[in-house]
Amino acid sequence: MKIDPSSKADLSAQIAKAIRDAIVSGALIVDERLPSEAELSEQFEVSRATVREALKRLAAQSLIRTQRGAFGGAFVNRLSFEEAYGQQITTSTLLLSMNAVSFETACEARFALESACAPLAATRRTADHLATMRAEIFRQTQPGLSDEGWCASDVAFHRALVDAAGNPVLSYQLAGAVEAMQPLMNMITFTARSRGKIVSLHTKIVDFCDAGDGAGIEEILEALALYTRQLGQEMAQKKTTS
Amino acid sequence: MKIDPSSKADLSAQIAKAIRDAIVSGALIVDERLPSEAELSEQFEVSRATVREALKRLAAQSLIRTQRGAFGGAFVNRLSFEEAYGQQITTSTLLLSMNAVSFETACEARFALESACAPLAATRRTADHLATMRAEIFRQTQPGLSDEGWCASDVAFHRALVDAAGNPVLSYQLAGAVEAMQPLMNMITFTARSRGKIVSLHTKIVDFCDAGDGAGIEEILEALALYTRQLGQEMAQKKTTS
DNA sequence: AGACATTTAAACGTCTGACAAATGAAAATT
DNA sequence: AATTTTCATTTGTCAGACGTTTAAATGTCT
Repeated sequence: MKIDPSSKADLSAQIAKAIRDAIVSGALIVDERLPSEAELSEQFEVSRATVREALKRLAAQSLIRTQRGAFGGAFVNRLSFEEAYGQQITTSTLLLSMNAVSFETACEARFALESACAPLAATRRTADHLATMRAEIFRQTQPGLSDEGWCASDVAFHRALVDAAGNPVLSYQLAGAVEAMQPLMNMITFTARSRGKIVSLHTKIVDFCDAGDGAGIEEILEALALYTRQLGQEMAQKKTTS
Repeated sequence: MKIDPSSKADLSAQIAKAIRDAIVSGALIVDERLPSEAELSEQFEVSRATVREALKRLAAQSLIRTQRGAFGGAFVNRLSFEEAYGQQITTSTLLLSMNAVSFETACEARFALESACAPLAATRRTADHLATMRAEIFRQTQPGLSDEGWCASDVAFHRALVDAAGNPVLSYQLAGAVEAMQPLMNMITFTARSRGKIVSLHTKIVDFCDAGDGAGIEEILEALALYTRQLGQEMAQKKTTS
């Protein structure tokens, strides 16, 4: 195995790409052991340090894991949904915070995606999902709840709704959209009145979910989206006038 | 700045985490220059090689970029939508291929998400989007088109539909779902008859899009989802009997 | 003074060689 | 047979060196 010397990129980036391609194409399968760093440095004709930098790049993407000791080495990692969630959430969060995505836009995307799982959630929700949602609603009615706690509970509620659709791919895709919204939501001050209104909408959602009425859920979600956007606008106005 | 010596993780992972946290929390802002590798190795009291491995981890996540030369160094990277697309697509693709996600499940997620942008696409589509979709439909009618070419065009068509919703966050989230499906779709053999049927559905979609009829788009998408699933089942049967 | 060429220092990219620490297999011992 | 010891392998970390790139600073000429 060799590396294209005409490429302008760093050697470690080229090697990382070569190995990544081998994994994506299926030439390297899950749990397969890569050659040792010493062997790789021979094959690619670079130093061990360079190989190590390449491997760290892959480790950062959860494509490989490493083990020390005899018969250790780098192994192709089975990318779990959990790990993928995590990566997606940090990526989405940064994307939103660094690109001045408006509250409007993020809100629109989030509720559009969430509506997509409403019909599925209505038919597939289990008692577990309903219990989780009701528990979060209960938390949201506690008077002493901090703003951060409120937002966290809101995220948990909506994640339960998404998970109720029973499709791990959907859950994965939406994890980013829902969680990445939290920093933006944290900027809103939720008054007792607004909390009450949201709790009542949440209650309707879980009731429709229980009844298996997907269209009902969508309707409430739309109202919730409208109200959330309204709160966002008030926040924007307060900011400009202060 | 120092590192927790009680942690069991690698030093390079700890340092990467420390810098990543600083970026996510906003302590380091976009385009800000990090200390040089030599300075970082002093601050963290580790060797330069270890610092470099940490920086490569961050580079793999597009959190930083590096520049050589005087006044070069590592800079906090503005995560662009383009880069985020790319990461999301490789992650989604691997997730699907390594976790034995069924064609059913992937299909369901994809069409559920796509339906979510139908109403927005109907109101916001530009002449550009319509032209792209029509161009892809034309490609799909060419008799000599290979199976790979067909699938690529299919992806391009659906991406144009998603982009027509005019919400970059939605486009980003869906890029993964749509593109990650391609390897699964590639396993289906598209006969002339099935191609014809799909082209006719695509044509209806772009017509509804042109007319601003979101509900119409959703309806056709549902039919397309149904037909795609049917093709998937035929493929599965052929595989078990052969 | 202004335009162009040269020098130079800072910083990353890579290499070499070394040692420590972990780890599982094999060998030795009880 | 069970336990302990040895041992080879492999990753993790370090120190020092050299090449390459790059932009700023300096010098030179018109």
